[in-house]
Amino acid sequence: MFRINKLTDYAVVLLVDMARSDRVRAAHQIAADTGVPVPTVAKVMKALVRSGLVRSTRGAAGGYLLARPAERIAVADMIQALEGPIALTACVEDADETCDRETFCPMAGHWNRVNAAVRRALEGITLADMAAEPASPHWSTTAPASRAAGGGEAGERRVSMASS
Amino acid sequence: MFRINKLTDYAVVLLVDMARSDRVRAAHQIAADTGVPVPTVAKVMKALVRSGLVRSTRGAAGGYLLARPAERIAVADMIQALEGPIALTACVEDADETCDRETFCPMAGHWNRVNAAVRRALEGITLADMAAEPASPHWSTTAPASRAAGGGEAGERRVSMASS
DNA sequence: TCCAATCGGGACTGAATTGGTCCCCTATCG
DNA sequence: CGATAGGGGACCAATTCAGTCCCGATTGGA
Ligand code: SF4
Ligand code: SF4
Repeated sequence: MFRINKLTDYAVVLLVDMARSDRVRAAHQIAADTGVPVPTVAKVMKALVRSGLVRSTRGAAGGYLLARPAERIAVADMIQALEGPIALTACVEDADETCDRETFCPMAGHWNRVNAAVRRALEGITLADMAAEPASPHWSTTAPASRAAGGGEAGERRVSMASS
Repeated sequence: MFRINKLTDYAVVLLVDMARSDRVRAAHQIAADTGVPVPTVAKVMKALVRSGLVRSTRGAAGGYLLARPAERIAVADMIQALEGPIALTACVEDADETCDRETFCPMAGHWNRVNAAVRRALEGITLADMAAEPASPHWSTTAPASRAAGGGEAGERRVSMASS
């Protein structure tokens, strides 16, 4: 059903929680704070640390903290942290697998384009956006009629240009 | 790894093949023509017919044919045909499941936004685009640096505005 | 100097999903 | 009427996923 992994989902939940209160907190604390079971939090955090989205401190009084401001963490980053490179199919450029059909498949590299479009969409939304308090209950799913409106909206875009 | 179903992949392959030669062809013929195993083709076609992307003719000399011009079939349609509504998470508006955490989840409806962005990207590419002969090998996957470039590109857009 | 608190890496298992195959019924053409 | 197609759905093997657990490494503080 074109679903992201549940673990990835949790990752985002945790990240959002971290973005809202940037204090160093231990895994079990974050767990208690979000309702996500402890072992799962631990597992997710490991992945997040490994991919550099979260900074960890070991030893007593240790814990986790976002590695960079929420505005600079895109949804794409979170997904990639948990699921590896975004690759809709095996024949897409940066997939680490290959399809045996790849040589004579009638659609050559056309998936790359789709893949790129999706990734771009995912790069346009940041953790900051996800962590924002409701406010405008505006993002209905049912096409906002803006489709093909020629407008400048590009798969969402926002503060993300807070360059380094 | 944020992968679409293999069956969905096949669906697109078959659709592309159909788009290129719009003759009524039987499943086994399409199979032979694309290299996809017959039973799989059959299965995929059923789904495509059920969701109205493909028209079928039964009886001898029967077969399949695109239900509408390739320009009016978006990648999103193909995915939805095989995998049901596009719903990145269970809490997204048009998911047919629900997450028990949904009530007190810190991120309320924020996934809707991501979901919408992805869907929009997927709606902006049509079967015609996928079926096009190579020509411009231009859609590299490695981020086009355009991120936050304020440009007008919106997850691809094209002929798709051929309204209903 | 130790102890207790934390993270890090990875193995392991049960459950769920997916991919692929098959069978039988219905429809249509010649 | 018979051969050729599709339609619906059951079915099973294989893979993937989610969730848990364990043990070693690190560090602050008693
Ligand atoms: S090469 Fe063809 S069959 Fe293989 S993953 Fe790409 S599109 Fe799918
Ligand atoms: S409600 Fe929260 S936990 Fe449930 S699917 Fe949505 S984001 Fe994930």
